[in-house]
Amino acid sequence: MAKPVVDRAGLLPLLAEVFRSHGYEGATLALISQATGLGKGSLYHFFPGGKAQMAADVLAEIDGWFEVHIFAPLRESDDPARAVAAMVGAVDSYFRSGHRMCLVGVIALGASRDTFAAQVQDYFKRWNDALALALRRSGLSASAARRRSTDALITIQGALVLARASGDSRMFGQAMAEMTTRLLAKPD
Amino acid sequence: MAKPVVDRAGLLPLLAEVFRSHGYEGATLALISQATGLGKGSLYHFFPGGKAQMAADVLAEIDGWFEVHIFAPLRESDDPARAVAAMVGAVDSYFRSGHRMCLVGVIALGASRDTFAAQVQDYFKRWNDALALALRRSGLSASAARRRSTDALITIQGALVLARASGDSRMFGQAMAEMTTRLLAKPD
DNA sequence: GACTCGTTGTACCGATCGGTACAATCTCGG
DNA sequence: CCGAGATTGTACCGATCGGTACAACGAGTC
Repeated sequence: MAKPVVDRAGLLPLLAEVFRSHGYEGATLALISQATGLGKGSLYHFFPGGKAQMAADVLAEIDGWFEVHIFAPLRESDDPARAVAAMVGAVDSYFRSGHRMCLVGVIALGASRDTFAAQVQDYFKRWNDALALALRRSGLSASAARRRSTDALITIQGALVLARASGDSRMFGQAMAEMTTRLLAKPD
Repeated sequence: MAKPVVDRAGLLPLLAEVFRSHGYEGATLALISQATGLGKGSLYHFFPGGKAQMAADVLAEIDGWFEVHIFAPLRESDDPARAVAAMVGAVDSYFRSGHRMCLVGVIALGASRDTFAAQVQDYFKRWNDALALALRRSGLSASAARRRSTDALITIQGALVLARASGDSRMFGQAMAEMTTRLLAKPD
């Protein structure tokens, strides 16, 4: 059992970056091979399902990361304000203050959206549910919590799109700050 | 000079839909040929620059539409509140209440983003400038106007992404309503 | 009816796509 | 040091990619 440079788990982040910056269609096996330093033989050894499995596994890993670092804390925290602040911090750090794209969003907009629709939908639903739960615990009504929670997810995705499109990542931080204010404002 | 079914101008909307729903990479010439009913011969007759020119021309046409129906009214209206309301109405109608994707955003996230970066950047900048100008005229400071304007564009793009990803276009209308409230709120 | 010129379909091009086959290589338990 | 099984690179597959060449077709003009 050799672990020359990377094992299967260490492969996923590399794949993720390729998909992030080229999209599912744009991420050719040649590109993936180059980014990982692995030939097709190795790639198909680790991912017998080919490109689709690579993307699915990457999405699953991302989902797992968010579950541990964002969803679960939101659900379990007994201090909603702190949980929200922690989420914003984690999000800003994960997306490198707007320089990094959201792979789930990229996939959702790409041509391959149907293939991964279930995973994408689940990701956003669990995030929305977890955040809404935290907001409810902070005293908001169910509907207000849901409204603010959805607004937050919209802001995050939109800020990533606009930051990328405008080539100006500063607006991401600004948007995160305003979003936090809105999330933690008194019930209206 | 025969105009069998469509002329060059009538072609652009058809192309736009193909790019919208498949992305730039996913929009193969076979798909385009099928959607337009035109063979490659005709396609390359109208667009000697090939796929890249098709996309660039489509982006230009979209830009033109927004210039006439959204940017110019924002700049020229003497009633900012009405102008903003008109913008929201036009946006909701253009994006079919969240069912239709924003091609500029799709391009911005795709692998071909660099090819069209200038057009994409210009589109959002002109929109942002026009909206900020309208908001300034309604009494907001320059910085507050810019902040709200950027927030609005972020909300529109984010709502489109999330509506598509969640398969729930209702949240688009909801987001537009909240965005309008925020845009027209008293200076804070 | 010949000429022109815009328009069209089709055959074809080399390159590259995702994927498969397989033999060579490596690592480790025994 | 030797087999077993994991891991690797490379050659190759048919399909499809974007793009080109070109001959045929169409409708007007004279």
